[in-house]
Amino acid sequence: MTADSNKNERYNGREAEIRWQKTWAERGIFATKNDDPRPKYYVLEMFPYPSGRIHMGHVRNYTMGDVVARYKRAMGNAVLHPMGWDAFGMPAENAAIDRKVHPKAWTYDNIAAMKKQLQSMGLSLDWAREIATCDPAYYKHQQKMFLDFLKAGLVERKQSKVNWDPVDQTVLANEQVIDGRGWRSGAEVEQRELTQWFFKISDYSEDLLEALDTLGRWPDKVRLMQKNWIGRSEGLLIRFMLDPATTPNKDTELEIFTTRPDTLFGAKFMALSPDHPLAQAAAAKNPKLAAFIAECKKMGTAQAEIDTAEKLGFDTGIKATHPFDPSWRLPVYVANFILMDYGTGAIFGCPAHDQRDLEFANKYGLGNTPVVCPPGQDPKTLVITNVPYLEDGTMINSRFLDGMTIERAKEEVAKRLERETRGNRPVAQRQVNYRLRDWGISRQRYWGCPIPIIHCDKCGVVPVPEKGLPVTLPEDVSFDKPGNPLDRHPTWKNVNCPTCSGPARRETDTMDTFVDSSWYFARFTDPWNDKAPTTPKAADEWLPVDQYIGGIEHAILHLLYSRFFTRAMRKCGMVGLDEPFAGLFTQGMVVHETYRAKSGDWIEPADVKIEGTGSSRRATLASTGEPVEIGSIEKMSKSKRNTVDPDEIISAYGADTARWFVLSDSPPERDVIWTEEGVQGSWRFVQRLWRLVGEIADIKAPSARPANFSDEAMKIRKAAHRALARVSDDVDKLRFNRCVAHIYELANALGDAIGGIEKVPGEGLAWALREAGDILVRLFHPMMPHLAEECWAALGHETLVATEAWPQVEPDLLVEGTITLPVQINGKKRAEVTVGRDATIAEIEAAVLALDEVKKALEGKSLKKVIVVPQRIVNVVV
RNA sequence: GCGGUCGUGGCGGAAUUGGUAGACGCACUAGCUUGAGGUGCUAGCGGGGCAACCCGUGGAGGUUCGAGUCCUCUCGACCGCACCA
Repeated sequence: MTADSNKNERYNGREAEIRWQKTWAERGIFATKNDDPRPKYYVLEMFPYPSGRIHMGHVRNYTMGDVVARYKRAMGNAVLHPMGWDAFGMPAENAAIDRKVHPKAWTYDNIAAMKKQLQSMGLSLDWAREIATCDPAYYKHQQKMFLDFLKAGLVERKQSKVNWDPVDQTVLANEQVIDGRGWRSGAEVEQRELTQWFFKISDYSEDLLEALDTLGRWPDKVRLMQKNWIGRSEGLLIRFMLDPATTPNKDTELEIFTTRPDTLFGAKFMALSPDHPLAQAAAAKNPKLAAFIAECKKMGTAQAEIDTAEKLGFDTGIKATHPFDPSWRLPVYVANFILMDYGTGAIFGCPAHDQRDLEFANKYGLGNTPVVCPPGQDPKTLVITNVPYLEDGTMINSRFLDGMTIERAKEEVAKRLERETRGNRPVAQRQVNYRLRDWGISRQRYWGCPIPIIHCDKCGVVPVPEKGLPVTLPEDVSFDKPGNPLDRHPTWKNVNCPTCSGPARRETDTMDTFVDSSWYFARFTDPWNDKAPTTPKAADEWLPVDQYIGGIEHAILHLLYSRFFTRAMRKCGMVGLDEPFAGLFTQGMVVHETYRAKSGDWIEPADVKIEGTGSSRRATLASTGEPVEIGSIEKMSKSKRNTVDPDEIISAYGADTARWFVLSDSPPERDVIWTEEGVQGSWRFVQRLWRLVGEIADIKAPSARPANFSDEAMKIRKAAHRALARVSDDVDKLRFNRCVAHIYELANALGDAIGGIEKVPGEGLAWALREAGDILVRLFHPMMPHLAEECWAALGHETLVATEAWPQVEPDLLVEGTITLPVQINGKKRAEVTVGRDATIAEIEAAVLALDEVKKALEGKSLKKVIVVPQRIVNVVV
């Protein structure tokens, strides 16, 4: 297509996009080879679950990553920008149940469909490194790692209370239980005792916490969420003596954990978890207590009830002795709010300084003694009724602690009890506790990575030997009954024991799919390797991921697991680093208005016709004219039917329009509102750029750079270089909405300049316009790559803009010869003054004082001072 | 309850990090084109006032020559955690 024909023709996005995608693929320009000597840059977007179709959230996520990838490539980096599929998981099994298709067929069909959609977006991905987690070539390494981790002591099998999802019929990790419900099914989670495989993530609690400080390019919000999730607290383990006459068994002491040893003299009771061994022992002799414990357990199953649950307790009759006073006896209760799996499952209660203890003591008439006095308050007037005092203060009613600060008192108690011994052991010791629990990975599902273990009656738990890997999923399975098809399979689980060759059974649980996504970023560094997950060399070449981009919903789950996994892989010598993601960016969602018919049914945007603007905006059903209610703006979801299909947008407007729109307007970390008007605006800009470049292409420019430029030409050159400097800076900082604004500004400036030319421009001007056109096209290339190729060709270049270097800024063009400074009088802008770039403060002051506005303001008043901020502002104070 | 983020035109948002508030886009208004129906161009677009000017970044104070930006209090919206001793 010649430049001449551009002017009156619309840019046909779809036609051009398909053509350029073909060219890129044929030339293989986005394939990345290992051992590239250039500085590396690894940009990764969270890989999708192959649900069948991409949504606008994917478009936004992958466009952002693609902008970074294309920009870094132009900056001279060897860029790794791969894509894969998080392909195991429940929906494939649900499809198998609902539609009688095999999970594997369903998954691979979806992958094929979504790959086509992603390719239509023009993403600069290295498809040669594509992986799918359900591929045995992938999960065989995962099975090997499981066995390596087992050998390294990072995996254990234990019986434990687990979260059981009664709908999905599987176990869930704590992280997958949200408000007491399964994250996927939404069903209320029950507690069950099962034998499960665990990754010992808690071995790394301290390390995972401390290393958060090193993640300077992560959002503070995510680091804080992880910090809270790990939940470190420092405290004291204290052994209380029990009165033998009152104990149900041979226990002579009770160990508790507390973070407030300073409040020991405010103690009014002890409390045990219903699951505590001492509580169990007491219950064996006391049917009423047994009934109370049973009641507690029933309540524990529905976690949502916990919010409103009353503090309930049962006095066991057991008496404990205060560690600082042998004559001081404390009653031992079983209480419903004490958790067995935190600390020791037992506490001492200080009602005056703990909300829960106070509620409990008030209910059972145990009273309270304040031991911390707020600053400035007379201890005699201090009474605690319904609100405990939790702040800092001075110790009172606490014998040898009186007068101390809380900190000092904690230290004093710790010192004294550490020194004291009973049966060769100190009465107390310092301990750090974490909220973080080990990661249970067993799932009673078919479509997941099989756990490579064999159970033998003689030899017990036996790892599958390396030559037995991968343990692949059988394909002949049925989904006509609930539960795990692997367990029901007639032959699959029957094997011979690798150790004794006797009959044995395979483990039929599969791994949590979060395991699959905990190391895929490492696999991309050497996806062809069939011996190991990756090699230390390839991992060293590419890791860490320089820029990771994805949704905030993975702030804890996926990101914490991946951090753990990287440490575990390092321990086993597979990689040489701890932190997989050096930079993390969490992008906002794509949201849209909702529409509802009179019947209450949600209506899709595509079926709605909107008329009017502002408050007179009305919506009707396009087909019938029936009025439609315009609802709130919400995350695009199938249930509210407020989705917009990327395919339809791409075929109507082209991928570049869609890409441009999701980058414009909203800052990338915030939600972006999808509107039809906004998309049309983007489409108009695509057309405008095409016309503008066509006009520039028509200008005959000299081949050599002219020696001199007119003011008009300089103005254009400055505008281009200023835009270049700003866009570069903003892409670096992922501020895509500002890049968009700067590109609009440059296009506006060039449009005005060309509109102002009456006849044939002079050499300098022509050259400046061609230069600006070349810069403009390269600036918008990362965002709208197809249009950029088309424009680049129209400007007469024979190269691909996708392989062009980023333009160089001429720093001289960023500074003006003269500067116009605002002049304030008493802080209000009253005038402007234009001075030379290098004017001294004295010169500026003199120029300001000569201004009429300043003279007028000074009439009858005296000048107090003049503040000159070079390059910024002048303030005259009178 | 605890922790966090954020409040700027009709809307999405800019503001060189304490220095001309409202860049850029959307919507809107007027005019000119185009011509039949998602086109292009020009101008306007925070509020008040004829004007000089005055007011204006949720609200109230404060620090400063100067505050959208910093501090205190307060109101509102959103997010995360939630019996973790």
